[in-house]
Amino acid sequence: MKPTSSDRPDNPKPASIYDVAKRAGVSIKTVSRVVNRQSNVSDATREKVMLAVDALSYRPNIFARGLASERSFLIGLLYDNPSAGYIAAMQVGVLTRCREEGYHLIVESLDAANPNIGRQVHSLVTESSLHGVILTPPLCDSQAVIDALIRANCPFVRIAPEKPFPGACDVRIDDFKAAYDMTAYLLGLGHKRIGFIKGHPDHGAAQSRFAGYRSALEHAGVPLDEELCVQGYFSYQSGLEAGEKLLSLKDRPTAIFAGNDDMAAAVLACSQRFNLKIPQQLSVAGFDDSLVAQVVSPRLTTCRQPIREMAEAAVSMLIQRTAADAPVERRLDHELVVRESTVPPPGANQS
Amino acid sequence: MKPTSSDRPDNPKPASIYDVAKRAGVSIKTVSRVVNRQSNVSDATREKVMLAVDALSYRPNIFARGLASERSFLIGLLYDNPSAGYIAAMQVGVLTRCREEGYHLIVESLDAANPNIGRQVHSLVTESSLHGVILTPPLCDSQAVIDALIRANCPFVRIAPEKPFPGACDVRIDDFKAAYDMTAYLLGLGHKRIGFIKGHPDHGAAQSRFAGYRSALEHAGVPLDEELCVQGYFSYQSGLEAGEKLLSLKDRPTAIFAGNDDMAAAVLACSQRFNLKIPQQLSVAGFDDSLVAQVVSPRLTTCRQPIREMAEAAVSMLIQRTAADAPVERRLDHELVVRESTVPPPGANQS
DNA sequence: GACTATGATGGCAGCGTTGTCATTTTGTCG
DNA sequence: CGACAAAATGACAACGCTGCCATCATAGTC
Repeated sequence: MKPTSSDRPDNPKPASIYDVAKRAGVSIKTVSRVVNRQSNVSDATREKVMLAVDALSYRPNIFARGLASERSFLIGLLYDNPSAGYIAAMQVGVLTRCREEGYHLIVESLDAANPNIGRQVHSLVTESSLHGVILTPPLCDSQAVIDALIRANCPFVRIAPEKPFPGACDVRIDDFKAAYDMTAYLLGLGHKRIGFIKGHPDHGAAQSRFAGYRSALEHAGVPLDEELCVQGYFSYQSGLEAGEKLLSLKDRPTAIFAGNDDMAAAVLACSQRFNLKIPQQLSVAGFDDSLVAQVVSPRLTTCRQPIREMAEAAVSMLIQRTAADAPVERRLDHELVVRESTVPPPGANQS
Repeated sequence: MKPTSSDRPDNPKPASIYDVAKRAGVSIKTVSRVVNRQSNVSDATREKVMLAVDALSYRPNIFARGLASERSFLIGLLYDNPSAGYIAAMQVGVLTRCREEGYHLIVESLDAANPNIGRQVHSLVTESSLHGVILTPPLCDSQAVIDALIRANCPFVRIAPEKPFPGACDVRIDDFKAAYDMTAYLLGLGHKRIGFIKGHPDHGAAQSRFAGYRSALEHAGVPLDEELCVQGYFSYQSGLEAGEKLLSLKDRPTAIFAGNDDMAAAVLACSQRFNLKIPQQLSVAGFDDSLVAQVVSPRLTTCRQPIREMAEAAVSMLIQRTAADAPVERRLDHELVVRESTVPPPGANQS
């Protein structure tokens, strides 16, 4: 005879499946079936069990579950100090879906530069047999992390990865379309000479954004001026240099669209040396809607990724996970955030 | 005979304690002892086992451990949308200590206003038999949460709670001393008429800060002017009203110390209507070093809580947990963050 | 040298659940 | 109403680890 919690009414120990089975007058197996929403249980029995579950506030023990089955109900969120707001938003999205699905979240902060990162990830995954993990930038582009995950046979979803990875599941925005939209917005304001600062050439997102920019110009019938497209590397420093180059042109652009907010902020700083008033004499747009976009003066027009929604999508992909190895890419809608840094060009007739 | 992973070399399943025992030529019990750093193992045996552990990259399974012992190696972090930076910093601190101690972190975001919050917390704690949980503001002041934790017999540590709770373990800064230091700093700059905007009267921290302010004045031999102490409620709106009141005085203060950053930011906004230049004509100080303190112009002199350190201390308290019910209060050192919003009063001789 | 304390090690049950398979009950049809 | 399929339910062995207790070796004591 199994001892049950009810043997000691004052026991703080939570109710076990035995308690529920006893109270409902069925076997523990049947309770298990009801709790896991499996078929082959009569409505009457289900009802009885549910009642007992509620009465005892029974929750299946996560450890026993994880040990007995392949399903751990645990999702891992791995991150390396991105901006606080980014990870916070991400986490909220992840937690939302986890709660809905009865999963729990284990978070781990890693240092992408740590040579031991592979071992760390492998340890984490094997010892808690995670159902799957979510990789945020810049971890989603760490070869060591991905290798460790594959070695441990652990499914993962990458959020907004920069580089493609064969067979990976990714969640991202459509960088091409986003850059297209931003460029179209600037064109709509009346700008014809729009400078573009490219991102790091190794990053897929940078390529897509540049392609979107070019496509928008083309559709608008504005010829592409190679002179207006300068290379950057996503860093503030590179933005400074790129801005310098663009603003030194004798036929200066009336707007500059930078591949990310850091570089756009650099253009702002740079324009001071050229005695240009922003946005009256030069419109500036960024990308990402990072913190800097809101702190800088004037605040930057930029493009925001729907971080929460992306996180939720990632969890859903992990949980549904139909064909184990099917690579998937989910593209969510971005959002153009118009702030004070962009206005029609000097001398334009505002419609 | 127990099957081991090595029966199938290509099996992605991680090494189990059986594999290690077999390889080291000892019993699983001995492996367990070594892994858990227990005594009564000879150095030679320990060495052998360690070697096997390393060779197989063995990590004890978290579920089996949790099921077999009372120790879950799981810490819970509960929060309700505080500022993103706050929770991010907190989490980094918690994770740091968890990693050092071999614990994992489960995070859960709750809605303090949800009437079901008690059940939610109880579920979480019972189903994963957490070693302990960390409560951040404003959850640390939720009676329902605390009740659920006590009912589940789960130890908890509160971070920077506003209200005292008998028998609770708390980590906080010394609000009294912090406010004292800030006031002393302002006095040191030469200010004599220092306005104070109190925090919400229900919050213990608000009381302590006010007391610190008064004590500093007293020690400096500056008489307390009741007129200069106005009530606020920690909100931006209340700061606006309080600022209005203070700046309307015929003998206007030369500095205003607000009970938190939000109210200090409100004073900044308010001072524009009075055509006061900050900091030349009015010094303003806040408290918390929240994001707003760094974003506002001029940036606020304020007082920072060492959030990471507080989080680390909380984890340590949870893990060490000697006498189960011993209430403890850890007070960590704050840090005065001097920025552009405070200077000597008009006409003062700067030393 | 017999006896005891102490350290080192192993055997085995049991933690609360799920998977597998056997068993019982119910429903259907000729 | 008997035969048979399908649905409902239960018995029992895992899962990987730790707690408890037994066992064995070694050293120390008189």
